[in-house]
Amino acid sequence: MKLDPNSDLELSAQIADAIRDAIMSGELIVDARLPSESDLSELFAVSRSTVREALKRLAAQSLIRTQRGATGGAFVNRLSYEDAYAQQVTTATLLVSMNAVSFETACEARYALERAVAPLACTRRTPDTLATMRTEIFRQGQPGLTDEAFCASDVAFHRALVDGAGNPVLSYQLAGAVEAMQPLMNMITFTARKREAIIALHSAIADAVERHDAQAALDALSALEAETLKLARDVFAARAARKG
Amino acid sequence: MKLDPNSDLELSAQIADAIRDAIMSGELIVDARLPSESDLSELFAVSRSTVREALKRLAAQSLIRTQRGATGGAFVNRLSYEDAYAQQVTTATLLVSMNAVSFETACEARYALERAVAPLACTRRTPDTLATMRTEIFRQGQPGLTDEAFCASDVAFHRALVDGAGNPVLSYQLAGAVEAMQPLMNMITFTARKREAIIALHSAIADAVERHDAQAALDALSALEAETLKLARDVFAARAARKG
DNA sequence: TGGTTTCAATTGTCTGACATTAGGCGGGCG
DNA sequence: CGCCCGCCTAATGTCAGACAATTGAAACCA
Repeated sequence: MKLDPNSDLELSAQIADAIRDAIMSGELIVDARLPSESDLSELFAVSRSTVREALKRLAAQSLIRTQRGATGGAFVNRLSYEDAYAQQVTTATLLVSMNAVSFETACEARYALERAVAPLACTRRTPDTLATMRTEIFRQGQPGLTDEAFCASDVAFHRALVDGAGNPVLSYQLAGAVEAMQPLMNMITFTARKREAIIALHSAIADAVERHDAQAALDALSALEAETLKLARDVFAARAARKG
Repeated sequence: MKLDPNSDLELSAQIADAIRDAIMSGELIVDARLPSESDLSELFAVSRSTVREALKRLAAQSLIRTQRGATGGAFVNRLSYEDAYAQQVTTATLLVSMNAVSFETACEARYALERAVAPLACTRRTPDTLATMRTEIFRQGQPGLTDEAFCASDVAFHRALVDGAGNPVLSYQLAGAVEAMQPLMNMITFTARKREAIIALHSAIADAVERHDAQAALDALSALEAETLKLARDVFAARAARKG
């Protein structure tokens, strides 16, 4: 692991890259202990501060964890689904909010992905999956629920559907798509009538999943996508009218 | 923005979280300049090193960029698709390699997601999409191609399909699924006969996309998934036999 | 006016110190 | 003998101060 003196990257970035490469290539395996900060600073011929900045970069990506004390140090972290999930949500949310992604584009992506997992969920759903879906549907029907709580329950419902597919890689991938939509959805006001329509479609999805009916699930999802789009367009149109 | 003195998190992590929250809540908008490191160290009542470690954490997630010089500083970065794409690939690759995700699981996820975008690609594909697909198919048929180059071309082919859907959010989401498979695919030896079968299916996909035939594209993708799975199983079985 | 120099602000890096933590070791004591 | 307590040590966490490098802007001069 050597540094390129011609690179215009900061030293801490170069060191982080070098260690990241070592991890991704398998040279450093999970739970392996990195040399101490002092050793690394000698190894790369830089100061300890620079090494520390490099390690913080890696820690921010959950690639390493650090532990204090005599037997402590920096260890290669096993990237958990939870960690990946959290990063995915952060990244997707910012990507959508900072790049003026249209509601249509985000919505299309989300439902396309959900339709991808629906058939699997219909095959593999557990009683637990169904119970969660039913619970969230019930919650969505409670009177006095705020729009934000309604959206949160909506996300929970869809997460249950995704997790029902029983494929952790898919769950991780879909996390971003589903959760990144939440800020956009939160801009919408859900009247009682609109909620009813959504709840009916949620029920249709739950029913389809329960009886292993993939086609019905796909149809209900497509209907929900159309409903969501219509809803958003109405809200945005009304807002534009009020402004103009 | 205040720190919680009761938290057991490191100060640099707390500061990074505080700034990240400010960015995600919209309090700090794109291209906004953060206070200088000295100002931040006063603001949070910590040393400059600690502030720097916090900023490096954010830089590692592409949330900020820094610039030296008189008018320099740390600026909120617009998260580009490229940045998000790169992070996504890193995370997905590590997730798969570190968690002993089976070939079956990864394969299932990848093809489920690809089937989600295929109908959109059939609708929106451009001449460019088709040209890239055909080019990669041609490349895959070249004699003397190494297994690695064959895999790389395979990835390029599938990326073209995904990008053909014309939805950048979907492209970003699928990046991880497609690219994370590459290390797994690289473990496979592709004989001439196996390559022929794959190339034929790629051609079937390209043809279907060209004539806007979503169903044919879905069928070809499913066939490709089955072929890939069979291929992997044969290789792993052969390896197990050689060992045992 | 236009080019050049100087300046000042800011990040990047280094050094050395001390604080904090936590496991290991050994000794004292029941 | 076994358990508990305190010391030691190695490591990370934090701090303070210094200097180097960079870069835009202001001041200056021809």
